[in-house]
Amino acid sequence: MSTVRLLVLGSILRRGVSHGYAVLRDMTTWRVDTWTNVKPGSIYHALDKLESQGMIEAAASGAGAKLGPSRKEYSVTKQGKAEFFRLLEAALVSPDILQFSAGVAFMEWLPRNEVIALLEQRRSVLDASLRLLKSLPVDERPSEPSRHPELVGIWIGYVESEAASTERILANVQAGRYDFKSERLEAE
Amino acid sequence: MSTVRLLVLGSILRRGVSHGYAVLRDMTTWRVDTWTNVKPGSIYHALDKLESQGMIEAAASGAGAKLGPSRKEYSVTKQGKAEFFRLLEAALVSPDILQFSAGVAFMEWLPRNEVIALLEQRRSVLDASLRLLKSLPVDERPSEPSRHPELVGIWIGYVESEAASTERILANVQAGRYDFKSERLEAE
DNA sequence: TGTCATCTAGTCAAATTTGAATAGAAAATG
DNA sequence: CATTTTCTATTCAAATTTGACTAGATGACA
Repeated sequence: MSTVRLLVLGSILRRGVSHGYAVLRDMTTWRVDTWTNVKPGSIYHALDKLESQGMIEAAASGAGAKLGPSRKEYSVTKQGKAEFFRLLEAALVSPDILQFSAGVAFMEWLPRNEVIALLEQRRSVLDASLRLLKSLPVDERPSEPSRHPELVGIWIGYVESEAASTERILANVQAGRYDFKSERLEAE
Repeated sequence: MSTVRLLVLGSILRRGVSHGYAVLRDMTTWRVDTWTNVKPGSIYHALDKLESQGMIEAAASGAGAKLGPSRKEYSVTKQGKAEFFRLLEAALVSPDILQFSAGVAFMEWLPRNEVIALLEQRRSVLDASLRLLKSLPVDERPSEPSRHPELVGIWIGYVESEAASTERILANVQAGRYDFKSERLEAE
């Protein structure tokens, strides 16, 4: 759920004012559907919930030239922006690839230094998890699934791959790559 | 959901006759909770559903020495066993690491040859997905998340790691490792 | 022998996700 | 210009998951 919330808040933030269908379109054009499953229902549910929590609010309906059925436009409140950053920070530390992906999608909204710190933290979470997995006893002829070498191997492979991705991104961010919001010279 | 169904059916099958709490214990001792989230509610829900679909049935209650509150014992029906194999085959081909893990946990229930064929199929599914990911255009300064090199990189890393796991397991299974049910000389 | 902790077993409301359906407006077609 | 298709936008019931709670036995120990 927190992944959907992050994506929805991020999508609205980028556009300033937005509505459910536009969020849905973003998810499709961003190919988020490759890695997460964001069906219409989830998005509209997230919007309702975020609104009821005061994270977003119905936008001053001035409304830009619409062409179709009527829509509900929202903008992110101060509270919602805080929630966005909370979720973003959590995502960048999460060992879960889905959550992490959503975090990476919006990492440029945070200051570069903070991203570096979060990625280092993720790396150490993954390292700990790797140590645990490698300490697990396995049997060639396992009496239970938990001792199956291939099952443990799958998860070691996954965690190692996540660790490598984290390392790679960390290096690129440290090398000054990417266009972080806080470093951008706004024209105007 | 199909992951939970597969795990529940597999757990009951191994024990012959079983009940919700025992399934829950299996999930814990198998450390399935490391990779899936199988809360009590999901298991009992799956049991109810499986029963209503005729996949499992309340076992002849003769009931082995119980020591605690009363329980509902189930055994897997012929239909349920067919469902188990259907889910198992699907799991071994699935690119999803959670589903696949559940499949590997029970792969010895299938004949070795079939497992080999399924793993080869998974490998080709992953290869196709890798080709697609590698063909995606990326931008150093991406206008949208879908063109973010790191986002694409994360998923390439994941799929490559899954492909490597599949390859490794395939090699070991082909090399004659593991104790497949159909090759077992039953004593008796 | 009472009561406190722990293990066994399961239930339930609330939250969330899924999948399919609904419906208005514009564009295409004959 | 009537009709069908397509695009915009959302709704809703049903399925599933979550998280917290209920409750019966057994054992420990004072």
